[in-house]
Amino acid sequence: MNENVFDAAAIDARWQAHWETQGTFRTPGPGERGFDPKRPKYYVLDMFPYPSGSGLHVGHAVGYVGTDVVARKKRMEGFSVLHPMGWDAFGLPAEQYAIQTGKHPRESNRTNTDNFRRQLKKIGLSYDWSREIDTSNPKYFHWTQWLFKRIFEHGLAYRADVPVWWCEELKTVLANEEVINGRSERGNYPCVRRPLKQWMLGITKYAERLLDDLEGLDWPESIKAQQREWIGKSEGAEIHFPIAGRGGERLSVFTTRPDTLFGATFMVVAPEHPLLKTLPAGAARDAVEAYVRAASAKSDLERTDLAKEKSGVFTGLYAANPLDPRSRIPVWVADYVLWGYGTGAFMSVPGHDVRDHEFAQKFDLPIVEVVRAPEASKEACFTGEGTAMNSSPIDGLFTPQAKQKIIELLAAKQAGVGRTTYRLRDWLFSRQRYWGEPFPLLHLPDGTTVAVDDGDLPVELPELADFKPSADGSAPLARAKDWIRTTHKASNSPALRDTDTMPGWAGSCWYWLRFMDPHNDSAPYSKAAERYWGPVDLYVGGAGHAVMHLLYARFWHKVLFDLGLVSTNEPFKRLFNQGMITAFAYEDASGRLIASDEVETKADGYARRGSGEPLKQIVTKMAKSLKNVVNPDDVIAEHGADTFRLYEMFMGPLADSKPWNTRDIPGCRRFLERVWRLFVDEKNDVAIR
RNA sequence: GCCGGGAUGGCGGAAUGGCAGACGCAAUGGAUUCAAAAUCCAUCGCCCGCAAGGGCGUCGGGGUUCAAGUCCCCGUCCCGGCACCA
Repeated sequence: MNENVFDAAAIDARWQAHWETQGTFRTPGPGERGFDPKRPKYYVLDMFPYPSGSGLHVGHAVGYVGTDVVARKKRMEGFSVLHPMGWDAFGLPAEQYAIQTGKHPRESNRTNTDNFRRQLKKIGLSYDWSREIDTSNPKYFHWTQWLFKRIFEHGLAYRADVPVWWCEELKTVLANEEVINGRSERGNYPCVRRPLKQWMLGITKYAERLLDDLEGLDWPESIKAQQREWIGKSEGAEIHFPIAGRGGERLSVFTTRPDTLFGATFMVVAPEHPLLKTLPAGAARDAVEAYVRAASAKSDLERTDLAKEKSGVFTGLYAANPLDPRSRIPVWVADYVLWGYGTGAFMSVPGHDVRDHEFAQKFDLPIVEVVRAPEASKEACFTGEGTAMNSSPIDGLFTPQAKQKIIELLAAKQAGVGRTTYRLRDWLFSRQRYWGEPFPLLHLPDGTTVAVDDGDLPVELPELADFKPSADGSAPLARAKDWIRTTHKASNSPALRDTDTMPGWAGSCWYWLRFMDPHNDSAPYSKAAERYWGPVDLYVGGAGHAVMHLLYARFWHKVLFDLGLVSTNEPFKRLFNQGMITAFAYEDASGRLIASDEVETKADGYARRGSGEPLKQIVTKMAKSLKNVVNPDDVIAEHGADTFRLYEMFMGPLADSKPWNTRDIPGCRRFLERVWRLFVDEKNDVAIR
């Protein structure tokens, strides 16, 4: 037995034990022994994981290894490096897993976090484990509730009876961001709109700042673009059209092109528009009612199918251009108008809007040209900027000036005003589920709602025999009768606790702050720690969080900034998205996917084991069903942590998606062995040359 | 349709405007071995050539520059996001 050979397992064991006993990666912060305020700081953070039951896979690890390389380099350069890890343990994924396994979420969470921690330590990542946090631990959510209280007291949390997304399968309401094409982001279950009284957070008040402050961030352009898109700012005007024969009643629309007012040859309202409930009896009303019924039966997906032919019916009503009172503009209803954006109604300008043009052609409505294109344009419908025409008060003006002038003319007649709209909606913040932070709120007999005293935080979850969601959609916490009934000390009044819980996102809205001072019992974190460590210098995670987590986190951070609780107005200076680790998969001639254990490699390609049927190699997400999921434990057991880490970094640019190729790993191992032999003579018993 | 990002050997990929193809995989030749595996060494963009050497090469077409994979313009294709948002 030659002791000088490269023995990965021995190297891992020796160094990992050394780091543990020496506390090598412990990083003192302000107020702690060994803290040196003169050293520059560097905060490098991973998006902390949901500790799922299936454990850590190589795709998590690629980002963690990347940040670890940066953390180690910065330490060597003399920085005081904050590099922590923890668990985003509340929320639907953790709860769904607990339900599947029949275990209490707290238990399965403990099992899962133990497993994740063990796996991360095996990789030899240089985290300061003394800072580990768990969002489902009362010591942590104490401060999530405390921060929510500040937001509540600041007037940004309110309860409203609004149409919200309800997911029958998950038995809870979901935020707009969590519903994609009418299906839940988690689990892909169908969702329906339902009016329900829910807690909302006033994120729309921050829309402008969330948009503007993207400018100064060192973030991938694609993420900034997605946030801009989601906020969806459009500038234009709200215009009020008097409705013929209705006294002073007016139909309000939003438009980004007030300059095309004189080209509006018809108006369209959404099927949900209240105007439709006031139609006089007659053929038009019958037709409208039939149309509205048909529209409400359609799913959101059917309604927004772009390829679909436009449909609509005339309401029998006429409106007038407020700047041309003699005009008669027919009002239609059509399901291409979205209720919930702008005013749910708009003026149609078929000369300069392709959708309106299509509608006008189908229903033979007049098309008037009111913008002259700067150059001869062959387009049937010119949508760009040009010179106003056929619009007497603004003829000859170029689009921006024409918009300005129209808004002035409308304002003078109190018939319109410049307005900015956003697609961003307020954030639906309550869930009818068990595994989340209870709201620290009390409902008093007089109908008011007050916050639990700071001294009574945290409000812990009641122990329930059955934590599963209720079949009728009521919150599981409503079943904890003893827990609900309590007393509001300040008013010495009986009170009922709120029975909703916060969404899974709540814990991740401030966790980077808790890492700065994770054991503080008197505050979420000390001001000194926040001033020294903030903001996060480098934040690394998947692009899947482009909108939700990153938008919510920025929102909370800005609120905390306004409340004087943080010293920076953005939490993450630099953001980096690691690419997805994919895997090879195999498909037969019919395109059917074949699990990798049924595939054998031939000289000229791949074939199905047994039948010899030729197969094509393709790249897919790792999937249990395809048997191509790679567990870091296996790679480390065979080659050691260094080979594993080297391969993760070696596969290609961290930002790219790339397939895991087990065949390439020995190459990294050999490379390390060659490096080893530069210093260690394996043949002779000489340790260092 | 709009927005964002790409395209370099057989493959994954490397290259502050300064020797294109680092490093790894695969392949080929050799060493070692009774033999094989493993390991080690060498070769490895394409074309002509026994060789020395020469020519051509970073999606296609133009341009800037002493010098372009890299910068600018036009185009093709691929990936990601959004999408009837008035």
